[in-house]
Amino acid sequence: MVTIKDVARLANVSIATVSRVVNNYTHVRPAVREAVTKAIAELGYRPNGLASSFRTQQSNIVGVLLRQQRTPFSSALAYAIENTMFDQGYRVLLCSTNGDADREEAYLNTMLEMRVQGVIIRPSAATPRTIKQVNLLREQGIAVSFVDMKPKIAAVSSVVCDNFSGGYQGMRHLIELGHRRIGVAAGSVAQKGGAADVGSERARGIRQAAADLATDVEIIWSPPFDIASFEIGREIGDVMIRANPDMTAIFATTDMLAIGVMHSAHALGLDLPGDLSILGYDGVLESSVTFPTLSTIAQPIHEMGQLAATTLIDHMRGVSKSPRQVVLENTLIQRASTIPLP
Amino acid sequence: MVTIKDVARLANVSIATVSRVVNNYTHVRPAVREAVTKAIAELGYRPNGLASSFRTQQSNIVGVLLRQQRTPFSSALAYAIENTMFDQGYRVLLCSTNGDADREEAYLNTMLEMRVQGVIIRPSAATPRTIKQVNLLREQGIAVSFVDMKPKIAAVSSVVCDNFSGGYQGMRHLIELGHRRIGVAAGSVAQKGGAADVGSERARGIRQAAADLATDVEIIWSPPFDIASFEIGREIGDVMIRANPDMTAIFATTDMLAIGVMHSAHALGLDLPGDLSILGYDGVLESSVTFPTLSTIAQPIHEMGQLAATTLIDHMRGVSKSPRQVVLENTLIQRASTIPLP
DNA sequence: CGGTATCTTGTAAACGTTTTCAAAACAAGA
DNA sequence: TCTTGTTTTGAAAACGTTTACAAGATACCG
Repeated sequence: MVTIKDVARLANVSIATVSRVVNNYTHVRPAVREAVTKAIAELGYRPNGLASSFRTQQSNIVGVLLRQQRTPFSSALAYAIENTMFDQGYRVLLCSTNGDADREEAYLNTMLEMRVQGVIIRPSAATPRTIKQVNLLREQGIAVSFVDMKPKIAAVSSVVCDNFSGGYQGMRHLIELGHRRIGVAAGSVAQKGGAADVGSERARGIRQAAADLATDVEIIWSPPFDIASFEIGREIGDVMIRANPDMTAIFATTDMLAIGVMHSAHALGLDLPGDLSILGYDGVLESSVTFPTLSTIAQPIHEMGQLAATTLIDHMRGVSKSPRQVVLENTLIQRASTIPLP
Repeated sequence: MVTIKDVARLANVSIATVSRVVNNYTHVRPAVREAVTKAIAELGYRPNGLASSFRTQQSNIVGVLLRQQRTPFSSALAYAIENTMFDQGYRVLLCSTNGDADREEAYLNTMLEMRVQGVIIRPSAATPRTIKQVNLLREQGIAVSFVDMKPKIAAVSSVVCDNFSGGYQGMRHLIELGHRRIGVAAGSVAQKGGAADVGSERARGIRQAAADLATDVEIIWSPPFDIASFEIGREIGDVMIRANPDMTAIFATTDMLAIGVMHSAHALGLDLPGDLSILGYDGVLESSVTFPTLSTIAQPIHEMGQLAATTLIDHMRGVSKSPRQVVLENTLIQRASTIPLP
């Protein structure tokens, strides 16, 4: 493998000069610069990134820690982050934890050891273990930024959507359409309404809208569940629809859930949206793909990723030291699955 | 930052011994090992990965170069690769080129400089430029493995699906159901039938099945297009259905295309699957999510990723030098969107 | 031409590991 | 106790860069 020494020898200069040319510093005579460039081309020299990373202790790598990778939300997020990072010269180490705490720990360890310059985390949950790991990262001077979850640790940046407002908007939409008996498919955590996490914020918005906007709204909560998948949506929908024949709308807190609910409604012979309006949440790809097309509360996923990336970059470059907590707005996308009550 | 020297000092041994403990080599007295371990814990020492990578010239990173990241296919693939790599101690650098040749080049450059140990590529196309880059990688001793495309370069490993057989199976399925006027939605490249790429292989299988299995099959080719997206599917479907009222089935060479076609059929007032059977290709998430649920030729995406990863690992470890070209079978998943002709 | 300021270049140290080599310590057999 | 062989340890070199520092070259002024 050809090193900087070989180039120096061929160009008849010192290795320091070659280094200066490679990193195009100032203070190199044009003639010399050209000679070095020529030698580089001739030898096919390529700087050893392992060596320069080592010397500068800068890896130019950022870790992106996601709990899942297969969901459209996660991959859209990863894509947005990677794109933004690429343009700024950073490369992305993909770390999907799969919800496995051991694996999360292993990845955080790797990141610590390979001296990543920053980490973007969308955590499984803000467990004490995660918090500890994150603090460890920050002690080592590694910039950290959360996405889609506002951590309890004060001094760390985050980008989240206003899930309260999203829930509120969705509920308002259904209420304005005249619906009064409204099913809500929300996970088990959400319903308890304790922690300030994504699901329970949405649920809180939903409750609030119902309280604010009409006196006669009845919310029918789904049975609790853990994973917001298509299959769960189908089960939930089946149970709720059977038990509540007078329910006229269902607000599902995830698009995949909503699609599942749609399937169950179809299976039970309901006409959509005539017999039942359905509203989703997320705005992922599948939304536009159902019959009828799915109304949904869309999250600006790309913007989330982009902002998380630029925030992290600012921290890494020392441009901005103080944490920045960004809250983005969700927007209602009205399609064909929600209609006014006759 | 605490280094190996600090540990050595505290434990009263040389740095060589600490290194031996850290990498748990043999020939260290239990008592010494324990003392060192204690010192490591006490100081919170964490080996500097940048330094050891530099010293050994082993990054333990593999690059995964994908043309797109947002599609379910790509993200499922990336997920499978990352999972398998993780278990073997390798970390994954995510590189989505977005179909941009400059970006592909920039990423390949990065990988070369940071001395990744291997690269898995699902290229935009086997352009001469890509080929050149790949050869450059291999000259530097970096293992390369293709996925979802069999490269023309002889001596490189690949994992692909038998797209010919997939096309054949799909067509056979429709013919066996009694369909004779069958629309085929395939991209522009596919229809030319020249190169041995994914799309044209499928088209070849489709032609062959029609020729083999019935004398009276008429294939109605879609207008050419470049991107197999939902929107394109809707356009294509609209055109084809209007122009061919007697067509009884459409075979779309992508699930997203198929979903688009379904939408256009709905919009034109057709009853699915009564008036038109629709068959997809890929077996990605969305397949089970449509109304009616989509029959499709499923690719073993997870297995593809897994095999690509293990193949690459074998090459990196020198277990197997000779390239391995794996061909996997697609399987028909029959759901509700394809029915027999009455 | 001497002096000063600026630009250009080279020398050499440093980064934190791994690894080679040889020395030290120990064990066992005589 | 002295060999001989084995196990354990440390000293020091090496990996390929970057960079601080100093020295050499050049330009400009009076």
